[in-house]
Amino acid sequence: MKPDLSFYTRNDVVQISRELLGKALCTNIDGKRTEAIIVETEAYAGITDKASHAYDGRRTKRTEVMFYEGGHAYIYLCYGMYSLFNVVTNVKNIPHAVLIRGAVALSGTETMLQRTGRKKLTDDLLVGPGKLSKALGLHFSLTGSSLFGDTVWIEDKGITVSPENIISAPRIGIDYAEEDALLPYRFTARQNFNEYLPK
DNA sequence: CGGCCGATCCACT
DNA sequence: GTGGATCGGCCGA
Repeated sequence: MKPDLSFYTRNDVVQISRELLGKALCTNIDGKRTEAIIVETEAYAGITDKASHAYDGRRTKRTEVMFYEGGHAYIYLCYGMYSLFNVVTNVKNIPHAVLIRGAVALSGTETMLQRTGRKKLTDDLLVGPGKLSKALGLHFSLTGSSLFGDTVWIEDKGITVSPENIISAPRIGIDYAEEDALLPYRFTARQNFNEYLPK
């Protein structure tokens, strides 16, 4: 089942980042259904976070989506070729977001392989935000989509990741963020999810 | 306008 | 470990 709106509108983006581990990111794009279990996330804590696109209240056509109410998709183009997918959190006008950095394939594996041009499923197929979006069909033109629609959404499959199985570390690729580059806002689930995966 | 650069990835050394 | 690909968005003039 999908988490309800109150899951996304909470004030604690770090806590939401941790709770997204083990949840399923699902898409229905170009007539293809895919599902993946989220295993790595990063929190971006709004206007006081130097690593965030919304730092210091920067509000542009691109970042406007971050100011939407929690429960929307913020997807932007990075390095001219990669779409990076984020879950918008907090209430309207508080631009918090969680970058989804890694997942493992749960269903629609053939579609993911086709989209990425790979021949065989490997553990790293969905590890890395650019690869993940490509495999799931998440193009940046889908930015602003509601996670309560039928294109992209989060599902709780009853998979739990306990706190002792969550590793926290500094975020990746944000050296420009000065002191905020050191914040431990990256979360990785270290358990394996084989028992939930198709055989 | 023009120039710079990025919440990345992969091939190559 | 390193550098090139590739282009929309952002900022300064």
